[in-house]
Amino acid sequence: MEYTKEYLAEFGIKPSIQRIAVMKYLLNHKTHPNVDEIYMALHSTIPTLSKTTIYNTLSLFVESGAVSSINIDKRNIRYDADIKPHAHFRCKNCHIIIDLPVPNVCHEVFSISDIYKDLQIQDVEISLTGYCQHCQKDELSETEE
Amino acid sequence: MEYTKEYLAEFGIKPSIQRIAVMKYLLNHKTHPNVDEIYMALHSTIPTLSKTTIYNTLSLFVESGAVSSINIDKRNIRYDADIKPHAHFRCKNCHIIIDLPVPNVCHEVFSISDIYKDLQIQDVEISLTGYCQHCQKDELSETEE
DNA sequence: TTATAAAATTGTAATCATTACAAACTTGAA
DNA sequence: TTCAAGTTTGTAATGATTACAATTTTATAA
Ligand SMILES: [Mn+2]
Ligand SMILES: [Mn+2]
Ligand SMILES: [Zn+2]
Ligand SMILES: [Zn+2]
Repeated sequence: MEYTKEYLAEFGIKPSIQRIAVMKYLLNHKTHPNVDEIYMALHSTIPTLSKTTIYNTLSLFVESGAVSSINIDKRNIRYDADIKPHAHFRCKNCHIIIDLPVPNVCHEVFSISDIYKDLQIQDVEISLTGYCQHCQKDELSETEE
Repeated sequence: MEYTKEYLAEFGIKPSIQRIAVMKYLLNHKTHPNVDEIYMALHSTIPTLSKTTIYNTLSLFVESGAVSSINIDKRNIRYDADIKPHAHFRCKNCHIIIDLPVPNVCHEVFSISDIYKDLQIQDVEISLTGYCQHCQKDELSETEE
């Protein structure tokens, strides 16, 4: 609670019951939840909580740099309190999203290479898709999304 | 026309007026168009063309591996006839999408590294966002999406 | 404390890309 | 020609996100 408050302050975000609750949830659940999951988890303890507030709050967090948004799932935007550079893998079967380390060399490419020097790069998102270790399938039977 | 037909055949896709038109458009317009742009461009020459057909056709192309879909734009899915590995940059101001080369070492990471050996990786998408050379801005005045 | 303005939250309605679905059409083999 | 499979079409449904105005909370100054 106090920690979360200070954490928000580091990004210049004024605390409120709702903001603290959302940030705390993200810090404790590194599962890349979407808006609905956050709402479901919180509205039992804060019954007046509105889904619009979740949207507003997450937009604020992302713009402030406290949280990163992940577009790997076409259905919903997902959110991640881990703002260190890393990649994501999404299983096409069970939809789990797994954090993947990426060697620094690979990230440095975008900041150091001459090729990109005309661009003001702010965010890098690396998304992999396929099947996780529990959902492996042979190349032949490709049916589901 | 004949070339496009043969191109589709390489991916096991049966040709039809509509499919040929969509594929031809993608081969000639490497601007990462969305469904609406494709529809607008084609329905003057094929007045009976339905938007649903564009959706169906593009899904078929993506599943067959003839085209890749790009999720860099939260609003719409974009499509790319260039299926060689490369990254994309999207300008937050003018929304242009630019192709970026990525050194092979960076792509090989995902296939060679031991870290990922439990995963059956099928697709890799690398998306950068920021401001293009025409839309550069100083860090202070951050307003727009 | 009280008054007042700014900031934050809330609920409802609108938007709009995508999907679902069933009917109509096309194709090609029997 | 017949028939079934494959393809296209139009309309309706879905559902995440955004817009917006009203309400509530917070901060500040009189
Ligand atoms: Mn993550
Ligand atoms: Mn491209
Ligand atoms: Zn899985
Ligand atoms: Zn630009």
